[in-house]
Amino acid sequence: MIMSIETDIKQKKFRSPYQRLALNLVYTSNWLGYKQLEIFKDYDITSQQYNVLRILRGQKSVPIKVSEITERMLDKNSNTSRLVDKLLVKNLAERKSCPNDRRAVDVVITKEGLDLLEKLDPFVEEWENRFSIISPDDAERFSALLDKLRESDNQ
Amino acid sequence: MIMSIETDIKQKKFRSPYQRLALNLVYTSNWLGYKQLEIFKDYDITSQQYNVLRILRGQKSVPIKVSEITERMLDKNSNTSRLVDKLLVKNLAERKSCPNDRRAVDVVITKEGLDLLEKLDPFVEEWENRFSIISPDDAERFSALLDKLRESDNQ
DNA sequence: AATAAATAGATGTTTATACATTAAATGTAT
DNA sequence: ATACATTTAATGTATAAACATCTATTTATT
Repeated sequence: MIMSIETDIKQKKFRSPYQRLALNLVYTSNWLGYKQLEIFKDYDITSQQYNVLRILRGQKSVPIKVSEITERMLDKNSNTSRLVDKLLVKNLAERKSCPNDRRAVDVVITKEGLDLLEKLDPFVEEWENRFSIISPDDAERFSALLDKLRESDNQ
Repeated sequence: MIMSIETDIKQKKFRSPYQRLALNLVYTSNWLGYKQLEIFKDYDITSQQYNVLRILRGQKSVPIKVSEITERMLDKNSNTSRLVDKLLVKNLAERKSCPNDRRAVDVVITKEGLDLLEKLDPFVEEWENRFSIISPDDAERFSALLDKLRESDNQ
């Protein structure tokens, strides 16, 4: 059964291919988000918390400041301070005072954090592999288009 | 200045073009969402409330049930009942009792609701026109890819 | 050095979201 | 017709998001 955005939001006509794409992008992104949530909720974390954990793991135990985490987040408006709080309570991350700048706070992932990510890896990979219905070239092209879309901001 | 997802989330390498695309899609969608929010907050509505209003306008004064609104929403998990509540308080929509099914509630957009949408139209169009940096054909292809992405659910 | 400005992060507060439950009306089965 | 299940919408509740404000520290200015 072929399900297009038309049937999904029960809209027969779109003003232009651009409107169709815009709505499809928002709709699909919401859909992807809920798919991700389904994965995470069994492990009692949110997508945002997961994003922080991934950034921390990428550091390979090199401490990273809260502000730097924010810079790497997919959602730039998220309150990283509170997200780290949540991870702290669950023993998934640790705060360390920053010697050279006492305003800053260094964050590191814990063993438990790494273990959780490892458990989640196969599911997230599966989530990501949805995209492999596209050819690698199309994926690159697609990605470049998204980059271009955001460019309209810095002219 | 060229800004790619790499610089935006300060990640140099991606596991595959698919991971790059997946993160880019989430990131860009968040970004688009905030751009939309900027438009709406001056008029004291949310993106979700706007979505409901658009659906109501599409009905051209033909009443529509709350459950049907939900089916047409871009975010399927939204609590339409509460969204309609908000619109009601602001006099942007009206509730009407449904004669043939007394469980259901019919909703219609008001004059004020239509006026608000008209004021927002140029801004939303501008938001949508970001996508016209792509060719119409690419937009169609892109949209078809998104449809295909969600297909993996119903096999 | 003293004052002002900027930065980092935490916190307060209001609103929205996620998820479950409830209540009423309708549909279905025996 | 009665009992049970389903649908429709509203509500309860805990958590998270959006946005502003505050405090401590560092940097810049005069």
